[in-house]
Amino acid sequence: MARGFVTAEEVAKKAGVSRSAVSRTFTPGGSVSKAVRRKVLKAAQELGYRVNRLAQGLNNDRSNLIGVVGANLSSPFISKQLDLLSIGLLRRGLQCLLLNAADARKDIAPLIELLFEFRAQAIVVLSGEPPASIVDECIANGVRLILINQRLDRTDTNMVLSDDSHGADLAAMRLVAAKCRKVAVVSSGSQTPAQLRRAGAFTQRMTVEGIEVVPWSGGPTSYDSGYQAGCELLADKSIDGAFCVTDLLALGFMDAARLEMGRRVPEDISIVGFDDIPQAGWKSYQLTTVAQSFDALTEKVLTALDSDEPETRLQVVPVSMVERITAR
Amino acid sequence: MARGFVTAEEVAKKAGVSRSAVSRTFTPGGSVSKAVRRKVLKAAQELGYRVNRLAQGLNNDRSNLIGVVGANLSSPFISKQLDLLSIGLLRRGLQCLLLNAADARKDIAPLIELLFEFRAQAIVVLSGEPPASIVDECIANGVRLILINQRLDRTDTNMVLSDDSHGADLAAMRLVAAKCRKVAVVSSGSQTPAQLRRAGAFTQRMTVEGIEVVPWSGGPTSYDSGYQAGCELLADKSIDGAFCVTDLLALGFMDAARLEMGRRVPEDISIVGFDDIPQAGWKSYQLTTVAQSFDALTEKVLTALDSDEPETRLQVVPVSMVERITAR
DNA sequence: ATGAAAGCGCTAACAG
DNA sequence: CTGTTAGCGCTTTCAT
Repeated sequence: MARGFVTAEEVAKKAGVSRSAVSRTFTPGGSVSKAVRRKVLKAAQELGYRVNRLAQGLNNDRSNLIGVVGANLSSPFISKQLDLLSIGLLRRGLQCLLLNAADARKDIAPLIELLFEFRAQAIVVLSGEPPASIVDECIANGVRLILINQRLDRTDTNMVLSDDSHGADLAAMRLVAAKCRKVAVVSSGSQTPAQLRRAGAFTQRMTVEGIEVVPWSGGPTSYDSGYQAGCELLADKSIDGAFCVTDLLALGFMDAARLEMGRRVPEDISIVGFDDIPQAGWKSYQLTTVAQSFDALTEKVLTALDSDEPETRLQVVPVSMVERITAR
Repeated sequence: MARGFVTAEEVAKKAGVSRSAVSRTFTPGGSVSKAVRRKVLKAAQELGYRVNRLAQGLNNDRSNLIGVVGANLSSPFISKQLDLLSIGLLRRGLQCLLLNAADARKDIAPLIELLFEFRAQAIVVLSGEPPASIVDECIANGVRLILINQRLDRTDTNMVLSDDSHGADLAAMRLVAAKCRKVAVVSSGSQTPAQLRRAGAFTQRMTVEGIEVVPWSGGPTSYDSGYQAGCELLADKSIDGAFCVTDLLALGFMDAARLEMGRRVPEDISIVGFDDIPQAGWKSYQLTTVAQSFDALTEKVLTALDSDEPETRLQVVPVSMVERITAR
């Protein structure tokens, strides 16, 4: 072998036992005598033996690999999610095979197919919507698929998502309480389902309340897009409230309002965001926002990994309003 | 088999060819006739066959897996790095096995050992310092080890790091140019080597320039630590400059200065950071900072993956001063 | 408790 | 070009 890893065979020889004795020593619950175990452990130690998980997995058809696909890994929201998820997986003895889709919309299907080839036991999709054919293939191959903040219209997939519409409702009510008359709702140009749900529910509620809403969307989901939205929207002096479907957008919007368009926040305009990313709490912003619970989201994903209850398919995680200072 | 993946054997039977014909069809450069190839492809398609990379790797002793270990994955700096790295790996046909060390200092060794078990071809360490014994084991097993922003005193490992001392020097010179008399240098309590180098080089330079420096360190590398540093340090009215070894610290420090301690930036105090994370460019901050080149860093890591040149072992990536508005 | 032997899914060397 | 054969490193019956 080119690469120099020691095999169980070599350990067996050195320890003067059979190859299966070695295997048993490293298998939890394998029946080996103290004496043999000790010899094996000693030899393994000296040789620097490491079990080959690939071979192990090949044998009992479980790779221990959990595929994670996502895009935009450096955004505060996704990276936080990934952080918690990868820690949680490791804690459960699972490994995280991370595939980064440069473009969420297009690249996701081939990545999932790649994960099949690695025999991932389960696949977690952080962002992007897998096509139906792929979902079918997951089912067919017994690979559990877990979608985050993505609602597909089928009952055979695991989905865990924040309660977007309720969150949007909270945001709406908050702006009503702030006595806004005309509010902007800003989302990015990449209309993800979650963003659509938020904007939709918000608009609907505001309409019921008889408050005029002016929609804006454009660019990627970023600070800059929010900034641009602010610059464009606030040319209209009568807008006195804004719901940004993402904190990142809200932060950009807020800076545009204060620093570019001469508005005071919240005196002249009330701003509410969604997500509660760390930056929303920074002293320069103190954004009032609808918080997703990262911990709860992650927890649900982790449990969805093994639980087989059908009623567990769709998990809606509650959101909550974080009152800071950007809404009157 | 419990899990329902189709094997090459089944495809072969269905296509009426030998099992190796199937293998060859899926091996780039395998010699198969058009006719056979077509039959195989058709059968594979209908059956939903996927090559088993685990078995493939077992055979030719290459897993295609690149281990990536890091901590603090949700910090802007690390997440950006991971984002670029994972994209780059994928583009090169490599997979990214991500292991998140909840605690950078303690957990890193076991994670690398785990990576051995998965026969990772190479290991990239985003944060944390692997113990010498582990490094030795990498060498022994022919696993390439690549350390980011970590300088070990050995010539048999790949290290790619930003030019911290030059960067610190730039920061120092900038504060000299701002005519500062007494400057703070703030770092986190987790004294990483990179932070140590920056603070050290800065202090040394300032000492040469005859400018008083007051060091501060504490807490994790976070916005909050920076904020706390600001609150504590700026009780001293005579401090008129600060070098924060990390942008995150700088942003917190800046907020403390302006919003808590009544200082104007840069009129009363000049602030310089290090890293150039996205938030440093946000309109509310516009932090003057020493930029690491994420792209260059990633590029070097990627090339270190295959290149075998010994002179490529230690790669120092240049940094540059990004002039914004927080230094006079 | 232990060893021998079969097999996981795949590739590669070897004949034909 | 194609099939047969022999492994890759491991786990797991099956005897002993």
